Amino acid sequence: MFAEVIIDQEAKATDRVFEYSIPTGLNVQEGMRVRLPFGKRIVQGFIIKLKEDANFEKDKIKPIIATIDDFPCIKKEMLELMQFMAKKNHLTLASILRLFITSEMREGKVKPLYKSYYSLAENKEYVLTKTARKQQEIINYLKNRNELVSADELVNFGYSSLKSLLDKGIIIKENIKKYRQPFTISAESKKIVLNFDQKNALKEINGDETYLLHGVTGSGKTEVYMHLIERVLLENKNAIMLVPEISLTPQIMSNFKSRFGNLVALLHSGLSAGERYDEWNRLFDGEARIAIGARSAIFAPLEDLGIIIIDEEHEASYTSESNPRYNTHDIALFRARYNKCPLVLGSATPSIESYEKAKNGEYKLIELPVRVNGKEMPKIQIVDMMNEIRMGNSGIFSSQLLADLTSVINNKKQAMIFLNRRGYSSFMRCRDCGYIAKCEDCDVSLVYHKEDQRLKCHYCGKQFKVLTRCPKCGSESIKKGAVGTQQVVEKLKEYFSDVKILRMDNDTTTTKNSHQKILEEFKNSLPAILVGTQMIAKGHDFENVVLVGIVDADQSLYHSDYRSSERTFQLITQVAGRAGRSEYEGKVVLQTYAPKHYVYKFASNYDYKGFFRKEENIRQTSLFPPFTRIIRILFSSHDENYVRETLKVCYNEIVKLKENFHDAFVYLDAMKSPIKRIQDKFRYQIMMRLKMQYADLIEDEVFKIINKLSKENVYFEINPQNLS
DNA sequence: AGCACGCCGACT
DNA sequence: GTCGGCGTGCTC
Repeated sequence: MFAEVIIDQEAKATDRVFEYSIPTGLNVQEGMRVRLPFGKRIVQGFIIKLKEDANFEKDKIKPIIATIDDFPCIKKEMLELMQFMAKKNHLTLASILRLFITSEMREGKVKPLYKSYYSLAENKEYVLTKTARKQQEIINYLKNRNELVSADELVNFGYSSLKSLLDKGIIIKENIKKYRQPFTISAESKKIVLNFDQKNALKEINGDETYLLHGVTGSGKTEVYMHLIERVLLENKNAIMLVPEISLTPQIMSNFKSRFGNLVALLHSGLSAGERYDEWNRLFDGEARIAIGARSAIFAPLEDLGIIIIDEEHEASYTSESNPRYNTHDIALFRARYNKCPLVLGSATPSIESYEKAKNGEYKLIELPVRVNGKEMPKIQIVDMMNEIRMGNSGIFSSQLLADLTSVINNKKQAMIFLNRRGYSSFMRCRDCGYIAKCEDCDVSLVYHKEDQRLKCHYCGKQFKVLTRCPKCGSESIKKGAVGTQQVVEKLKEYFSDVKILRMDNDTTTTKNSHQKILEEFKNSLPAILVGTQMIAKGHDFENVVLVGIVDADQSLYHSDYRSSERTFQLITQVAGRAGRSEYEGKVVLQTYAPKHYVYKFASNYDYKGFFRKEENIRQTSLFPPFTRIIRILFSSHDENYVRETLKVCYNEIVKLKENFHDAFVYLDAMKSPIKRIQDKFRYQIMMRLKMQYADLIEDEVFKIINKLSKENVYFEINPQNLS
């Protein structure tokens, strides 16, 4: 007997199948972890296949030394999933297998909770030979930085030079552990009687299809999930439920814990390696039967799945943007089909892609059109900021918002001010007529790049001069549109000097505790105003919040992204849900420079279907997904020449492909990435848009082309969420 | 990734 | 000559 083995090591050179013989008497199964002789070393690997005969020269095949566990830690389903992902996502096999197990079970360098840092040894006398130029460079680099420098930053100096310095004791390596706090749960279970629509949803979700559960905010989707899971448990099957990381609030988790007790295993980023390992094991052993967690929980080691639920299915975080890159929906679909169980996608604002599939009959649409408490959604008032300017108010706040804020404060209530600030870049807007600079070819907003004073399109790479005068009305008052949270807080303090004003964004929530602390402080202050970004939009129920102000709604609208309208609609709907969660009637003030934009019209009426029809139409005419498929191939490496060369080789082949299938391509080009360099790695990309009827075919062909290239520096993405 | 091999410049 | 640095190639 022979075994095909994947070495648990992240490197392009070792990412292939190696064959080993199996010593008699050793009990091995597919999916087992094993110890292997590999070159001069002993490494860990995974058996992915057992077979009678080997392809490699028999006298060079070595025997497996031993098994690590006495059971296969990777189950058959996951081995098939590995092949599926390798085929679809251009990933190394080892990197896929690592997704299926916990860090405790891995070997090699990648241990997420530890990071290696280097620094100069103190008072260490040393003499270097003149030839050791690389080593001198490292020392100079460390001297300049005069702090701990991470291993990632030093890799381009070369492994052997680093090692020599370490051996001589001139530099020191430290592993720093990030400690994380597990949260505590308060258990109080209350069982809720379902309304007609909820019962209907339960009845409908009974086959092995994909169901799109479109339920308005507060329609009781979570209760439907709980009932579905209950049913699955009664059938003696298991369940996976995915939630976006930001909505994994203690409230949600304690809800499920108190309902299902120890049958729930929680997998989220806040767990320590040990805790994660424990939860993983409870699932693996069948002690826990419900896996709840963020994106990566889709790999939960459960067999006999009875249901997979993806809550807030439209969330961008379901697409992994760092390696390994994968799309959670694809994987969920694979596992649901494998287990012949339903896949439920839930959202108040489904992604256009998903709703389109529901429309085509690929997904089954189920609706929860009314709120459980029977209350109306808060009124959304659109305020025209162009009008404010005309009336001499060029500040951040409209007179309407200021008046409403004043009344909130006089009544000792609370308000939230929401800033829709995404990403690193901004667009250009005419202050007089509201004109936004757009790409001639792609109909998406151009992004202002400060370093080279250009406007760029993130889809086709076309560049334009920075505007000095508006092409529409001739005005010269052109501004970059971007207001920061800090600025908003300062202004608010001018108006309301004695009111508690808190700020929550990436800058103020560096640690987990600070997050909680700000929310706690806000909760206990009356009156108070909380200013923040997306972070404040999710899952927190503050009963005293009666007003939500959206300061510059347009900021996400004019992002260079075909999904920007969709995202803006989703965001407004979500933020609006923060106002008036209790008995007080809530209100939303939405400030915009484009009050006539269809997104605001539909969002202020909570008209998802109307929005969908309009957006669908636009995507169809401008040839964006779901009516085309975008493929982006990202090349990234420390060596710029190398990146350019690989890109060129790849691009030329795709151009040949385009000659053969001319009708398939809407667009094809190679360019620098919008962010040219990240962590000292140069980034270039090939972008293409394919007509749907050719998409699968061309994708396969493109895949064949890039498969010839190294997997280390090449990243393959389909309909990417973010083009940085 | 990690290890050996072999080339090449610098120095006893 | 010989020693150490550093690029290259291989691991079933």
